[in-house]
Amino acid sequence: MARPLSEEKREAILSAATEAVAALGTGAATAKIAKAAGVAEGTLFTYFSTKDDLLSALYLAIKEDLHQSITTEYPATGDIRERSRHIWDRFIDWDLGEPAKSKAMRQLAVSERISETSRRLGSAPFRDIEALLAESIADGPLKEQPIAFVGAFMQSLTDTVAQFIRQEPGSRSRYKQAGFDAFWNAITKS
Amino acid sequence: MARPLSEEKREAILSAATEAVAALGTGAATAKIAKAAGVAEGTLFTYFSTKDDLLSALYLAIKEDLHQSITTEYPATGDIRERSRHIWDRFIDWDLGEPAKSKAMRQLAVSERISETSRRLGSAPFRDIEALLAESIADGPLKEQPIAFVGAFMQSLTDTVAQFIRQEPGSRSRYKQAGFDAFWNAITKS
Amino acid sequence: MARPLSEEKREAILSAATEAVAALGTGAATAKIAKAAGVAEGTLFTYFSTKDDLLSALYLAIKEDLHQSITTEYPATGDIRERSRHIWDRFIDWDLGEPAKSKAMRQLAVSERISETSRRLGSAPFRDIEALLAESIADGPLKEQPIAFVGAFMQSLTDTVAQFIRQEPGSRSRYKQAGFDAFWNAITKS
Amino acid sequence: MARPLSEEKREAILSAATEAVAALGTGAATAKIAKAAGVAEGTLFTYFSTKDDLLSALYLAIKEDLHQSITTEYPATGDIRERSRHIWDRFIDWDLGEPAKSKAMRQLAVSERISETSRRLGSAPFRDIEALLAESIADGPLKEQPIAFVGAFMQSLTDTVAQFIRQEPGSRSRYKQAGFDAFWNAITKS
DNA sequence: GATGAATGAGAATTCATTCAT
DNA sequence: GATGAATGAATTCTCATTCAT
Repeated sequence: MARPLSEEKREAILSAATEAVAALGTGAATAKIAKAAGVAEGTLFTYFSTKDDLLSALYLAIKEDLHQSITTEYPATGDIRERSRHIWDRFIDWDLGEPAKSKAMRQLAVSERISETSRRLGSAPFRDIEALLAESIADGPLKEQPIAFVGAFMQSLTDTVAQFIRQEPGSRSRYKQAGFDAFWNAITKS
Repeated sequence: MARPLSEEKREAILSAATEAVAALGTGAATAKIAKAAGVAEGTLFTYFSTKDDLLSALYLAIKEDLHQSITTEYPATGDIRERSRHIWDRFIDWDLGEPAKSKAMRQLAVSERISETSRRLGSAPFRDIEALLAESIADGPLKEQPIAFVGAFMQSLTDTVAQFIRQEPGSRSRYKQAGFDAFWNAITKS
Repeated sequence: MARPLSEEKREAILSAATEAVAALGTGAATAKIAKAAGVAEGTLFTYFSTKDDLLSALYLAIKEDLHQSITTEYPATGDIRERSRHIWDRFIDWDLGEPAKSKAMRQLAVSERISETSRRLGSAPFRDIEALLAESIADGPLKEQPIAFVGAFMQSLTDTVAQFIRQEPGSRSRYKQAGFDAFWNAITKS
Repeated sequence: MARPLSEEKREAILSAATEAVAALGTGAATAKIAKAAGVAEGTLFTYFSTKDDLLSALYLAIKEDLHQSITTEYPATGDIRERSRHIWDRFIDWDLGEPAKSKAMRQLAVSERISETSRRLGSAPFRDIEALLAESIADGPLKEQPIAFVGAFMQSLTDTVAQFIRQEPGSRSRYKQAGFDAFWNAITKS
């Protein structure tokens, strides 16, 4: 191979795609993405053979980024509640700190262009978080449900919290705290 | 008047749009929608002057349908928990009973093509449900939060529950029950 | 016949068409014209069976209006130069006084949609003006040419004069005078 | 560069547009123009980003062609009258020799789609011809008028002459001669 | 590998005309 | 006769993808 694919370009494309999808939905033109990434229209297709490919790769990349962001600096010590709260905060902080990524993710999550396979791949890393939650629900109303259900509960709630904070940034810690208390009640109270 | 606009046609278009948007996202072609509705391509535009107009009208129509479906046969008697449970069930039943509508709504909810005005109009009818929830949170962790926040919590959770039921239809009542217990804990436990 | 065609409506349509063609060219939509005329879209077609029909009728109506405007108050007395100057001024005054009509006429004059027949019909009334000019050219360089040629000379020059006056309204009389002197030289000097 | 824009294609498009606009007016379909030019419908838009762009470019190209055709082989020697006659003849010969271009120009000249900027750009090259005319009018009735006015006089008259020659081709030199004599009278006689 | 011109199948909309009311 | 909804062909422009350079 004369010249290997450049990791830098691949990332520039994914980054441009994030912004474009966040702003325009999955209908964003590949030409626009390529231009924003500083590569030629055709180059995009040597990195991602179709647009669906690009969208799937973007989906996975964002999911990974979210997961990484959540598990980084994960407190090994502390009781379950504290560790859960850490995760809870991280979800919300990522959403607020990465508005383009979270907006793009919301678009991709409902897109018909992401294959079931990609969806499964994308949620795989989150098993560890579910493992944490599994400990907490032992006495709660969700104890008989799959842990993925509990994970989904958490995600949908952090999404909602982030949405309200975005509209009312001054109440960030109040929403985070109240939301977490409610969530913790939800899964632990009997 | 030569021929009045036909309410029937308008509804056929909205109905065809529901299916199309559910299946293909907001990128669904107006020509396809018109054809499915049994009208000429041009006719669609005598009922909705632009595609964005159609999508906004669709958004409102689905929101209204959901609201109506939820509040119909609302039990005047019964304690708050029972009445809340009624609403909870209705949300989920509508989602499962109207898969095209709920899928289309998920697309429209993240679309850049629905104006802020339409969004406000669409959520207005749900104030009555929030009023109900307001009573329940008096002693819970969300008591200091806007009731809209509680309403959003409920909606995101019923969404999640419906999603799991769709994958595992046999466990419908189990998911509904467990989900509601969790939700009720969330907002009422101190 | 139950109800005869209304002359009033016919004229409202022609008037609306004048404005529309002046502003948008012959591509102006019949629906827009009908609306501006205060009649229904379909009504336009009971007065003019096709759009081309309407445009031809408009062409003739404007030509007639111009002709009438020019020959009204025509001075029976006075020498040829004075009478020619009268015509000259009238051409220019009409152009400036009826900007929509003159603009529409310029569009129609180059349109492929006006039949040769209509063109002939439209220029027929101007034979009387040519008759006047015929007297003046006896000693000039155009004496061997068809009088229609001289008439065309005059029209193209008054058009040009009006155009410059429109850009520089303060110099109206200067342009009219200088233009006429040049025109008179053109056809009379040997 | 992958493949440079082809000057050949650009010109094929402009040439096809000339024919189409001459025959059908500015309403000529871009698809038809592209086909006649031997390129794909989309290709037209890589050369001219909108139809208005194409029409403006066409306007400028034709104006330039006319100017070039007029000034080529311009006689450096000879008195003013002879040199003016050269220009006069060239105007008419171009009009007759390039029927599509001149017809298209007549359409574009009255089109609402050509910006004021393009019009200014298009007439700029003709300043040199006006300079020539400036010398001739010193003793004539137009001596106090802007030279652009004299230039416009000349153009409107050559237009008219060409129109008559087109209907009566056998009298070409007669019309040219008589027309020029009249024009020369117009601007030089006192 | 990188580039961007070329492609043609759609896409949303417009519009002259028809015809049921 | 008047109305305006209905029609579908035609229009301009977009876009994912290919491929010559």
